[in-house]
Amino acid sequence: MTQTDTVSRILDAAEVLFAERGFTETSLRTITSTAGVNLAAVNYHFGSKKELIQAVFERFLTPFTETLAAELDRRVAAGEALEVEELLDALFRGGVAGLAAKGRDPQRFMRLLGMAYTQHQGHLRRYIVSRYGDSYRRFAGLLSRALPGIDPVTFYWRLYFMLGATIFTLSSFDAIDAILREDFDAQSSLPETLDRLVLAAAAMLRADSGD
Amino acid sequence: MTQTDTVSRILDAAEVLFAERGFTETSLRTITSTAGVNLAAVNYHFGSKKELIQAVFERFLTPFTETLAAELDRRVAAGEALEVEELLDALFRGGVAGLAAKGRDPQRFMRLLGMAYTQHQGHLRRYIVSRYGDSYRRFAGLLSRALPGIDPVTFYWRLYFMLGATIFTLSSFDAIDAILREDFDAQSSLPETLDRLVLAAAAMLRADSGD
DNA sequence: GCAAAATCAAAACAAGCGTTTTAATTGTTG
DNA sequence: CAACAATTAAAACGCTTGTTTTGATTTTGC
Repeated sequence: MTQTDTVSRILDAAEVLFAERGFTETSLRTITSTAGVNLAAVNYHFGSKKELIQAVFERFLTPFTETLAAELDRRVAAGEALEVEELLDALFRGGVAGLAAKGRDPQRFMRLLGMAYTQHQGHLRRYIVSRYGDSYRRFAGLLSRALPGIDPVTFYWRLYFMLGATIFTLSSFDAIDAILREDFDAQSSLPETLDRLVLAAAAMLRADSGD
Repeated sequence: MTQTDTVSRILDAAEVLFAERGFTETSLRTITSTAGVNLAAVNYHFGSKKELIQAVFERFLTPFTETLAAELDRRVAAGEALEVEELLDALFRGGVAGLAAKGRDPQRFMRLLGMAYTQHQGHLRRYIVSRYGDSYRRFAGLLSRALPGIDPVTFYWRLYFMLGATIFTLSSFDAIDAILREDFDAQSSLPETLDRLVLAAAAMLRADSGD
C-alpha cells in the first residue's frame, strides 16, 4: 500500500463519515478501521484530527472555487452584462459540476459546509473564510451589480438567506426527497432542485423592498 | 436549594451551552459546574443526557407552538382570507414573541433548532416531528391556500428553502450582524431582520415557476 | 545491495466521557 | 419528634477519546 493510497483512503472514509455524523461524533478509530489502515496513520500523515478535517475540506474547496472562477471568467469575457439567474447558475451548476468532475459528491460537500457553520469548529470557519474569501467577494460583487439600486444592507442579508436555503436544503437533500416521495409520490433530482433554487433565489433577491 | 431550582438551573445552563457548542461538545460536567449543581443531578432528575436535551427543547417548543396556534386562530377567526405576508408574520413575529414572553431567547431557539437538524441526533428529530408535526401541517396548509395555483412539489421545496434561510440566518444572527457592523458600519436588530425575511420569503414563495 | 528514510503496525498513555453506586443531608408527613 | 422519602454530594466504574511511543517493515537513493 503506497502512501497516496493510505492518505486518500483516510480522506475518503473521513469525508463520508464526517458528512454522516459530524466531526466530534466520528472517532479516528472508526475512520481508520473503515479505511482499513492503522489508527496511528491519521496522526502520522495529517498531524491531528483538526488537520484531517481541514484536508477533507481542501479537497472540496479547491475544485469548487476553481470551477466557479472559470465559469465567471468565461461569462465575463463574453462581454454582455450578467443577469442574476446567470450568476446563480454559474454558482450552483458550475460549482456542482466542478465537484462532480473531480469525483466529489456535491451533496456531501453541502452537508460538510453546513456542519462547518453549525458545529462550533472555530478553526474550520477561519480556514474556510481564508480559502473562500476572494471567491465570495468576487461573486457578491458581480451579483450586486446585477441588482441595480438594491440597498446594500438588504442585499447583504438576502445573500445569507440564499446561503442558508442552499446549504440547508442540499445538505438534507436525501431526507427531504424521501419525505417528498412518501407524501406526494413524487421525487426530485438534484439538477431539478438546483433549478428551483435558482428561480426562487432570484425572485427573492429581486424582491421590492420599498426603500 | 429546592428541586425546581436545581432542575431549572440545569436547563438554563444546558440551553446556553448546547446553543454555543452543540450537544456532543458539551459535557455533563460542564453543564453541572456552570449550573453550580452536582454532576449526578442530571441523571437523577432527567435520567440521561438525551432526555435532558429533549427537556431543553420542550421548554422552547411549547410556548412557540402555542403562540403560533393562537396567532393563527385569531387571524382565521377574523374571517378574511389570509395573505402570505400575514402568515409569515404570524410565524416569525408570533412565534418569536411567544418565546420572548416566556423569557426564552428566540435566537438561541433557532440555533438549537438548526443543530437538531444538523447534528445527527436521531432521537431529537423524531421527538421534534412528533411534537411539531401538527403545527407544521396546519401552517403549511394555510400557506398553500394563500398561494393559489402553485405546484405542490414546488411549494414543498420552497418551504424548505424558507426554513433553511430562517434557521441558518437567525441561528448565526450575532455573527452575521458582527460582519455587517465591520464591513458596512451598519447593524440590524432582530425585528428588522425578521421584516426582511418576511418580505424576501414571500417574494420567493410567489415567484412564477412557469409551470 | 546496502544504508537511510519513510511508512506501517501494535500497544500503551493520559484524559475525558456518561453513568452508577453509596452515603450524607435535607424536607415532608403522621 | 420520629420515620420516611426526596434530594444532594462524593467517589468510583467502565469505556472511549486523541495522541504518542516503540519496533518492525517497506521504500528510496546511491
